[in-house]
Amino acid sequence: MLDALASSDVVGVARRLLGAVVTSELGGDRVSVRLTEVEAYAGVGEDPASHAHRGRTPRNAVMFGPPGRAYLYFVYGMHWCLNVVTGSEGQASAVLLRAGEVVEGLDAARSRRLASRRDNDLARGPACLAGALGITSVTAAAINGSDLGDERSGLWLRPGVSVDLAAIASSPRTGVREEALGRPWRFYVNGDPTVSPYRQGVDR
DNA sequence: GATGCGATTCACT
DNA sequence: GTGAATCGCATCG
Repeated sequence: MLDALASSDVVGVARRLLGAVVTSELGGDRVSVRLTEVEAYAGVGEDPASHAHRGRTPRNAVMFGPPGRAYLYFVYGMHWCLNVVTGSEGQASAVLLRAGEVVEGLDAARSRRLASRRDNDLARGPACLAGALGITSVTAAAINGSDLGDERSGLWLRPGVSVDLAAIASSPRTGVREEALGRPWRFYVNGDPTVSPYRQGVDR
């Protein structure tokens, strides 16, 4: 699994990540999520929608490191998003984990999310996924850059039931504009109830 | 040093 | 369908 992350084909890696399982032991409770929705982001100069597009900064430094690491970032002043670094060191591509199905630790996931949420919504959306896994402003700093192949990190990734290629659908990525429309790099399990609703990017 | 905006979500209309 | 909440980063002066 983690060997596959070293591929320079970030789009192929993204597709293969569907069905993989992310497990967290942050905060003491174990929660696992089977991925149903991801997005691919390429590296420097290749992909205007990527955080790495403008080169290395302190924030995105993890993307430039070795594959298989967790890249966490904070958006909109309140949300965390979890990425898996892919490609060889220096390539700076990554896959954003957008949604999944909670397959272990339902009670812990429920307690971290609004009680009114339905189980299918517990990890539906990138910030929800991170929240269900116990990623907060407290835990994020420790997890950012950690090795997803090592259980001692408290957050790790393992192969799950692979998803049939025929069941994988694609669309443009969420929230990004014109440049990205030619790159339908959002991949999801067609018809799965845990996939987040698609929102198109808007011009401002 | 100041400013604008973003790979979002929830509550409300 | 739309707006509020909220903050770090990149950009510009």
